[in-house]
Amino acid sequence: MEPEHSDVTTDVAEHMPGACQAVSSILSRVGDKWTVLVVMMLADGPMRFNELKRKIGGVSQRMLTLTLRGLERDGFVSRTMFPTIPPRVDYELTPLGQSLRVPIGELGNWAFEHIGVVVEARAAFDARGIEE
Amino acid sequence: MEPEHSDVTTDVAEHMPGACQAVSSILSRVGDKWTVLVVMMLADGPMRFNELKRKIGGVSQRMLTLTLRGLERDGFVSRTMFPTIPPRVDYELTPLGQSLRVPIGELGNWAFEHIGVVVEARAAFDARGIEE
DNA sequence: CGGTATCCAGGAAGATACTG
DNA sequence: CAGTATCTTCCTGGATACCG
Repeated sequence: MEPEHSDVTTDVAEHMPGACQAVSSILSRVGDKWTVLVVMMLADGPMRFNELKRKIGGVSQRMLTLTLRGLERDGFVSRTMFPTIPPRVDYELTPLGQSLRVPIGELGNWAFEHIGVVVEARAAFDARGIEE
Repeated sequence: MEPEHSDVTTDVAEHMPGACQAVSSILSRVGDKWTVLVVMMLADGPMRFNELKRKIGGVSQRMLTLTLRGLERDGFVSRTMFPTIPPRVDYELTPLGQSLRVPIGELGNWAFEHIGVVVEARAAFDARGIEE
């Protein structure tokens, strides 16, 4: 921990005009339904489309395509086509995608560690709502 | 790489049956449009509804209410009513909310540091799409 | 196999108006 | 001031069917 970036707090809270939107656009990509799952799946190496689809489970072809396109557009994932028959397409994390794994991994771990408390809080909140 | 994976990677990637959904629900809360902004705003201490609304800017009354309700439900934010006239309501981060600031701060910083590369990647991707 | 195209349902989100 | 209620629009995401 360098004293370089003082605290987590203020670095982002500062209202830079345009940057805020860009940061927000990255955040909402992470928050979407399948992105994190896909990134985690690709952590161990390249994977083919249907392989990815099977491993994730519950994702539609359309959504997986859209998710991968989004990740590719942002430079997190690279797409390699092999013009064989049948065709084969590999998806792989770029170095940028790899580096993204760190913060979302931390967030994932935080979520995992605090699920219990959150679920309890939700139940308590909902219970309060009923008897009023 | 130890065989003992203390690494960020696999901890979450493991498919625990129910936990995955709960983690995902937390992730999508973080990814929504206003949550992170609100949490960052409340970092420095309690704030009133309209104060929050002004500082954020561009958020509708309705969306701010919904966001705060969501955060309150999950136990990230506490809501304190003062039955004065005019009424006054303070929102404040709970200890749980405070602890959430760490991982989302890291994610925010990551995003902030990599905006440039991502924006470039998007432009390159979009440019590729035009001339084909 | 690895997509794209199309259609449709449901939720997210903004604008506006009203209330304690 | 701090909301709720309502209406409308937009976007997300699933199902299905078809193409190279």
